[in-house]
Amino acid sequence: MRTRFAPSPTGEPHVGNIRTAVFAWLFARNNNGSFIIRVEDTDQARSVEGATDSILQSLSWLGVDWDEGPDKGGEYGPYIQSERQKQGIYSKAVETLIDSNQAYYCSCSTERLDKLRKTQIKSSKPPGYDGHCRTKNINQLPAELKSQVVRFAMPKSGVTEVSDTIRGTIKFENALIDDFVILKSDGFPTYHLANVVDDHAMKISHVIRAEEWLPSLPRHINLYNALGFDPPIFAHVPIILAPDRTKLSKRHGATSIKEFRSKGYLASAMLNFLCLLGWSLDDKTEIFTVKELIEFFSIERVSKSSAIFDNKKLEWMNGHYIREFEQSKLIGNLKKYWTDFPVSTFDIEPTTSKLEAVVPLIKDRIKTLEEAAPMINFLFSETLSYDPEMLIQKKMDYKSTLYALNEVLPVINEINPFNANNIEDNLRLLADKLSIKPGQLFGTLRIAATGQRVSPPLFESLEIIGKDKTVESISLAVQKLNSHGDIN
RNA sequence: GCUCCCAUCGUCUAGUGGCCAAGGACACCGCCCUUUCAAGGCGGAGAUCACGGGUUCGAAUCCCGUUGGGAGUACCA
Repeated sequence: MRTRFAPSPTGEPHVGNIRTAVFAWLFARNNNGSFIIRVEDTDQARSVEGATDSILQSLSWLGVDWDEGPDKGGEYGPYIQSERQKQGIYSKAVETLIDSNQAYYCSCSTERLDKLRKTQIKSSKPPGYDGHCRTKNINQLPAELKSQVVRFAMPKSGVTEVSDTIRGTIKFENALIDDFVILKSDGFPTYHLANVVDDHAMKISHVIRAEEWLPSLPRHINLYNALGFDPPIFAHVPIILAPDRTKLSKRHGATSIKEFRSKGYLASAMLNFLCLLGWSLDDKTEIFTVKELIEFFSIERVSKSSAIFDNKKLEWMNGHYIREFEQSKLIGNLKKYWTDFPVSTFDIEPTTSKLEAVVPLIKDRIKTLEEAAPMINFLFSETLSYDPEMLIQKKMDYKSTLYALNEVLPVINEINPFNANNIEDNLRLLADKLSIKPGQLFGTLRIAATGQRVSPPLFESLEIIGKDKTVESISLAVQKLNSHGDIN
């Protein structure tokens, strides 16, 4: 059992493509088969430098591994079509087809083709090549017009019947399919030819690809037949839609794996979420480890209909994974994330010991790795910047706030040991003494110590900040408030 | 236009003729917990299973049609 992922290196891999790759990979792993990566770069103009690396990186990041591919070779290499083209793999197939009258040279100009298409559309006929060169003897053509492109001679009648693992039997009327190009004038094969030749050469047993290929399936089947190959088993998985119900694309915001990674999504959550888009095990399970995905995945349980990419659910799932993470693993992930995507506001290196103290306070509060830094900025930034006005809580004023702050200072100084419990006890006592609500006092202190309205739990945070630094920032708050008061 | 695919709460889905006056999850709303924000707990609202015909004792599940959506229609993949 051998499956493949055949991306074309045209840019950052898109979640839809990756999801298809993941399905093919899971299917192979579930069946103890091989997963192969083949780069389809037969469109010279659209090939982008470095795109193959991005695709491979995104896959590895997710935990997808492959047995044969452009970077590691294999028995059926090379795994890049432009290299296979140089070896004459495709032209050999073309020759076979021409020799058996199942393909022919076509010298029609783009102008003629355009004109043809226009008149067909105008007379509401399906656009397609009219077979103009099909019956021409190539030797009668002027030399300079020879060998422009090669077209496949589709059977003119009959029905091509194929069975798709997900969709069942599908029938196509041959007469409705035109003689498509298999070899371009630059000598490169088109996708149609290349994928058939290579899937056969690489002994791919199951072709798992996106639904958008379904309409060209009869072309491929006829190509297999013409070449005398046994076609593989096909499974066309549904495509992923954006919230506007059209094919997910760049204009819908983040769509590449790399973008999600930069936004602080976890590989495990991403993989889990992607699998649930179009596949399910039962009526309740939705959190899966990689091992479980491999164990439980089956192509028959892939749904037929396309799914909308729900960012909210991804967020929830990512948060779930963060909450379930082992402490050390979360810290490791955060550090790696900050190395890959540095935090500009950090000017103190987050040490493991500091992180071990603070991570338990934030793990229930973040949905992505990206959200961690702003939340604990007060620990790793030299200066807190906030509007002094924020120190003044509801039903408090400048004077009472200043008074409270000044009263806090000696209390804090007295707390020994300086731990969360002691801090809480003493501060509650103080609030009582000052006849203000605990929440009012805590709110002011929260701003003074963290510079944020929303922060991890106050007392635990103060403990981590330490007595000295706490006193320092409260004094600073007093100063800020004083100068602020002067202005008013 | 033509060809093909698809159709269950807003979203992802369970469901393969009786266990479904349709179950779970996200999102949403309320309550509890509470130093902020989360997390968590409890509860709620939300789907005449796109519509119309059949078949059947019985249909979300099978058949036909309609409508809607999507994809394809290139010397792109």
